[in-house]
Amino acid sequence: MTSTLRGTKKEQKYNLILGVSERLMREKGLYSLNMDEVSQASGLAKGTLYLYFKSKEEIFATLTLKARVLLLEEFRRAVAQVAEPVEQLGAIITANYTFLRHNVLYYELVSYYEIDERASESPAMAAVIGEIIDLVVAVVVAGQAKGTITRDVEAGELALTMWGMTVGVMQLLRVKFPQGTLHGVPEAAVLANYVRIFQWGIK
Amino acid sequence: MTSTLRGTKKEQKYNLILGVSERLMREKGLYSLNMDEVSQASGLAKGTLYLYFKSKEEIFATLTLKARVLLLEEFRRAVAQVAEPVEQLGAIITANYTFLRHNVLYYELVSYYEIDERASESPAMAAVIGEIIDLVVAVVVAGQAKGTITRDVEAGELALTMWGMTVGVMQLLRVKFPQGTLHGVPEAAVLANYVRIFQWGIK
Amino acid sequence: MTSTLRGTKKEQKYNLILGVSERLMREKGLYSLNMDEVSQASGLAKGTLYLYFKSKEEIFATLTLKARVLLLEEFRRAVAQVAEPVEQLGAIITANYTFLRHNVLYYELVSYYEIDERASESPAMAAVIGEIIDLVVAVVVAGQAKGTITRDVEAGELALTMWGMTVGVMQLLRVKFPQGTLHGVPEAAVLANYVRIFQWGIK
Amino acid sequence: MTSTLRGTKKEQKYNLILGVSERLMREKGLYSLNMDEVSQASGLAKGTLYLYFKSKEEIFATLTLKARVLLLEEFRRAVAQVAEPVEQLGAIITANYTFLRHNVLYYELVSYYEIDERASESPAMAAVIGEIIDLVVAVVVAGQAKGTITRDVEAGELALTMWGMTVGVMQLLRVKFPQGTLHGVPEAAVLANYVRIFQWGIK
DNA sequence: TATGAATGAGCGTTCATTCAT
DNA sequence: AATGAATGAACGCTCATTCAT
Repeated sequence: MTSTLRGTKKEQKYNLILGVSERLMREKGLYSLNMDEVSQASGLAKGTLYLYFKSKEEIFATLTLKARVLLLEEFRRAVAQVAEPVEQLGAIITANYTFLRHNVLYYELVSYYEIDERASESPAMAAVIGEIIDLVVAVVVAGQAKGTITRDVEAGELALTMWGMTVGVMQLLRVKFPQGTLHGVPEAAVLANYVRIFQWGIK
Repeated sequence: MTSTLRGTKKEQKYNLILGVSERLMREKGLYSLNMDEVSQASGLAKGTLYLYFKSKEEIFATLTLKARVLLLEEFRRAVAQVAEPVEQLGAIITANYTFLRHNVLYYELVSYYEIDERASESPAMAAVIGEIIDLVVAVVVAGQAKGTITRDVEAGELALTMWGMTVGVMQLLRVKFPQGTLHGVPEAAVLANYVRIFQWGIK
Repeated sequence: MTSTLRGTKKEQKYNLILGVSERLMREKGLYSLNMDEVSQASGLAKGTLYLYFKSKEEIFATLTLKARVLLLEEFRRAVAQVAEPVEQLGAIITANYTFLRHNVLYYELVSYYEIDERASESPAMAAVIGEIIDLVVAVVVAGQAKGTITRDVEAGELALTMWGMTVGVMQLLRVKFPQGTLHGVPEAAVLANYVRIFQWGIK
Repeated sequence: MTSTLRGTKKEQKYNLILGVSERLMREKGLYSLNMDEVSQASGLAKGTLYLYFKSKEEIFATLTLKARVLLLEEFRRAVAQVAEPVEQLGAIITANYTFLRHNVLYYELVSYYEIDERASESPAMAAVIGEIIDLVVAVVVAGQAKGTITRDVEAGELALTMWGMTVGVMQLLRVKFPQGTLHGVPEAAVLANYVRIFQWGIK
């Protein structure tokens, strides 16, 4: 949403399209979003959609950017809530999980761009991931300074590795624990295990 | 492949379809496989394909099963090569990485079913994952018996968690490190970090 | 039309599509042909059209090839009807005109590929023009041998030049003489002038 | 451009639209001109374009008129440069060719209206062709008076025929000689042949 | 005079699956 | 068992023109 849109009718329509797209994705799945339905559900002509988004892909990207920003905010909040770096990283993971469970669609969108090598990210989208990595790096550096996180691992590499591990675990929970358990294992146990292993592993 | 197929002409055709599909996927990407090309490249009529696979999805599933079986075998081999349970788990992760880099398509197929909750797995496919989990569980149990792996974590839960983490890291390497580095970080560093964190984390 | 089609049901449908396309082009103009109408008018599903022609362009090309072949045949017939080379060239021009007036659509198609540098010709299409040029070259060579056509001009170049001149005059007649006259000048006069100038010019 | 526009701001915008359209056509081809781009490139609102031109077609027509006027001027200049009527006609053909090679777009526009019977010409556009014809007629009449051009052909008919022939040859050169040669025949040869045949033919 | 948001019919093409033979 | 012709809904996107402001 560019600044020229703010507070205008244009902004309302821009948000309408985004909102309708989100709802349709939630109802019928990420991949079955189609412009005809967005047009119909929003009451806007098909051509009008293209005045606000230059392609269907751009709707995806915009929503994903929004999701990533929300996720970053959650991470910032999580970091602010505890003092100890190792705990902060744990809080980030927990925040990630909470986000996943409260915003399934948003997390699917985040995942989508982590998974599909064909989907190219915009600079803005990459920037948010950059900020997330920076946030984690700062926490890790602080922990290393305090001596509670091992200095054997370079902070940037650790942040990247953590991102991969975390996305993987979240995905497992999302896809394989649709009702919250798998083979009798509750998802909370998997999450707790992951946090524990990670926190011990970086000491 | 059912037992009635073994050694017959039917089996040959079944394998032909699979082989051709694999080749086409490799050449043009997972998602652009289409039945027309399979028909043409195999020399079989389009209708014939449906005598052997009831849908395109079933070809995907069959190939994925094959990929999972190969992955399981690699894991078995990895476990056999070292004695210490903690090292065995590290070997499994490394084997996973090697498999990814040597069998891009197979790993994409494995990932595909880890990602898309719509793609329902057959019992056979689930069984292989079960065997993988069982293998890891056995290693973990052995480690816990020897005291080299913490008893704080239940073995089954740990195996599942490890699966999630590992798939996540592999995905990161596959999607974001197309040329082997990201922001100057070599993928080997990420892999090594992951192994290190994991091994320390489960002590 | 490939030989595998001959006499089969496939051939009938192939010709049906061609026939319907021709009719629609005649009724609504060359440029407004669209696949929806072809589908509807032929009673075939849209997908079926693409079993016979891989694109709309291919329908154009096929019809144009047919038109060119017919034109070539007319030229052959024209050449056969008179003995003297200079007269034969005149007969070709006249045949061209008759063809234009009897097969407006076909001539439009021929023109289409003479005009639009974007429309790429198939080898088959180019071959027919090659044969037309060859035919004219043979006549010119014969005339030069007999001394009734000047030897100042190379036969191949003359054939090409004649093609350009003739197409231009036909176009003028087609586009600017819709009712057969322009500013009181009857098209027959223009045609006769052209023939006269051309025949005198090559002496 | 009506007289009420002259020297006003209106005139400036009118010319701006024309200039931008021309540039875009040159850059992206005649047929891909679209009003969105004209609006954007000119800095004028889309609706504004329609205050100056009642349709896209009118922009085409106006530019074509301009092209025809330029062509007429070239013809006048060509006629002025030599004295002998037969040479003057040759000079017109050569000027036509030079114009084609120096003003590809303008010549494409001229051709466009010679080709498409749907594109209806305005009186003004027809008038310029009329002047061109008149110019040629005057030359022919002069030649007939001097006895260097045959009196067998009526001057008006000859002018019209010449127009058709010339446009045809130019088209051939434009479309089929993109690099200046075809099958080893240089375009200069075709042009020279044409001039020669025409000049001999009218004697 | 000028704006620019909105329209919506229109288009060529794809492809998994079916079913009569 | 094998064929392969046929289906037809689905899709993302374009663009000249209009009209309320």
